[in-house]
Amino acid sequence: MKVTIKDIASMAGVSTTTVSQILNNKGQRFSEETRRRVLKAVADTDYSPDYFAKNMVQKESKTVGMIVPDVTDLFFSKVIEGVESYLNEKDYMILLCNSKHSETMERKYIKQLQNRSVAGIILASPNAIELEKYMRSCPNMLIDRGLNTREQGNILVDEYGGYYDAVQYLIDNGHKKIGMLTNESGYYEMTDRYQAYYECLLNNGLDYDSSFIEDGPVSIQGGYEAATRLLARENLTALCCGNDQMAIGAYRAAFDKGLSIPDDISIVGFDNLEITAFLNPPLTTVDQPAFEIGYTAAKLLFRAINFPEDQIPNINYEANLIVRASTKNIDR
Amino acid sequence: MKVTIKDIASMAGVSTTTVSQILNNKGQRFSEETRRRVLKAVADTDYSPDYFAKNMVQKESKTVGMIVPDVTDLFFSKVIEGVESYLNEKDYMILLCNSKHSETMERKYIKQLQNRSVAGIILASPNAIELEKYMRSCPNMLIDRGLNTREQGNILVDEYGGYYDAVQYLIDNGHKKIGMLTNESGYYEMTDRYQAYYECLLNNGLDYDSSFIEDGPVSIQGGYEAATRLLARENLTALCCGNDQMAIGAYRAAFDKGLSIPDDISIVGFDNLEITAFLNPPLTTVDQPAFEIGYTAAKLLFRAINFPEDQIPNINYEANLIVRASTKNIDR
DNA sequence: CTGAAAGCGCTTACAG
DNA sequence: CTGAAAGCGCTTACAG
Repeated sequence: MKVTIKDIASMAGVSTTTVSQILNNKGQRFSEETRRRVLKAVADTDYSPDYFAKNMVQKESKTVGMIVPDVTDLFFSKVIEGVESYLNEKDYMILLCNSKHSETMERKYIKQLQNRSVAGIILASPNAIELEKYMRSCPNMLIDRGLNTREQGNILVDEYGGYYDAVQYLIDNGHKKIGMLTNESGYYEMTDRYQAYYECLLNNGLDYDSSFIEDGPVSIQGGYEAATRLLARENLTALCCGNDQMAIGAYRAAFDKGLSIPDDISIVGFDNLEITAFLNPPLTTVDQPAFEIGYTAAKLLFRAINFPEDQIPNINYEANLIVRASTKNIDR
Repeated sequence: MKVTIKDIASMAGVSTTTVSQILNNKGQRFSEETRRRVLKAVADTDYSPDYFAKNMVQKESKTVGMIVPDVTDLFFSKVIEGVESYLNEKDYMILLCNSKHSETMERKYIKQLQNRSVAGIILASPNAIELEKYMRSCPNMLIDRGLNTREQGNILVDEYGGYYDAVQYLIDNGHKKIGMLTNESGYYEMTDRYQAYYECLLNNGLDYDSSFIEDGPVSIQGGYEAATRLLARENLTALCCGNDQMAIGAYRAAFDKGLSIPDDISIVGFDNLEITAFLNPPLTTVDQPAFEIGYTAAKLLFRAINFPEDQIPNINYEANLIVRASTKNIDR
């Protein structure tokens, strides 16, 4: 049988009120003697207050929900690590939901999480959800998407700027036939990156050719397939990948076709996953501070929960081009 | 103000008992009319029973805790995906804990999870925790470790067999100077793999040389550093890595040293992460069904929770050698 | 077919 | 310095 506050009270010969007050460091000062007796009973029985009972009266679940499109995505797992890292310190726990990119599942999860009275929700979503409608009054934080920009509490990464720099870098290095791997279903990060690609070409007086674009799922396999199709069709000197995972797939596609990187083709990614520095050749990519993003989202959410009247700041991160060995100057 | 069962009751002009029974499909049959009125009130207010109140009386949290050494580890994130995938169907949610390989944190999490009355715990741990002591009566499942074998409910992967096959494969292909990257702190999976390496060498009449072994953290960076040290010291024809991540680091170490894979050195990993098929060259490794493991752990835990009297079976998975292009025959 | 009442394990005014 | 009692929002015998 689970030990309850009543057991402790009777063991210590006091009322439950006293036990509760002592355990929560509340109320008036108790005699050293009773405090000692209560603490001893607690220690002897390894008692801790029932979570549900406590919450029913206090309504402080110390739990946040986190919804990601894909737990196995290296970018998101890093974000999760950041969130967990901050929240753990605060004795919060996180209820993890894997939406598999599905908006239907996201809605289901949001509802389920709210049912469970989570203190807040962190949502990383590729979809343009009408949050106002689903989140009700639950404090929430949106990660890594400019889709549903709000008054405050936006965490934004300058993906446009970072990706633009990458494309400009290729152009500066003599590339003119530059392809891109992106995602048809409007995977949220891709929009800015695509824009950057498009505008950078135009600003440099290069033609934009839609046949230089290929769509695919945002994954290694997706990148592999998209790149395979694209490389079979076009003769490119450089390929911009929607993210690092797609770039990893593109590496394989290039090798399969007998192309050497960067001698025959330059490749750039986006995210700067740890692994990219170890690839052969190391990948030129754009750094996005995944851990930081998660950590900050958690921090701001915590603030929104505990200081509801506070204004939550907007956070902007830069995305910096990291030049490695997968790109080369072909000007000669 | 949150809407409660009382509100629904008065809106529908019935008692809370009636509302509760109807919502839970319990009790005697109610008149179509009252059922309709109740359901309408529920729909109108978007009411759902308070999670904490409900749990306090029913004690069915529908929540399991999951503790992993590292969320960003590709193997574990795949396991998490499997767990989530099964449990989601059952309307369970998972409280995710990232222990960072620390036993202290694991203990803290186990305690915290139990405080929250989770229905069960799935623990993937590199440490030999005295579970009996910490898990109390909470149903639990241990993942991917033969460390704390119990009467039942063990999920075991034949790592020894799979790794043995890998080493044998190298030997069959003429390799005699075979190194290994492992983990000093006794990372749990490593023990079996190390044993397999050791015994396979001996069984084939090869000398075991402790200077062919190098330790390091089980990560890309760790593999890189360990391999760098090892390759600087020894002249090997093949290198067995504790897992795929270390192998990825070892690739880089080999390239840095100007070695070509597999011409100058053969490399094998363990796990068969999706990415390994895309590496350059594709990695020869041993397949471990990460998603399956998670899915099965969740399934068995669910069973242990809901049918406590059931005997939970032991599950054994094979680990199969996947030969790709990072290894080569040097017999000629 | 439906309701009044007890109880789950806490915390929190309030009183002394 | 300490306790009796109400209340959080449900569910569940029990009674009718």
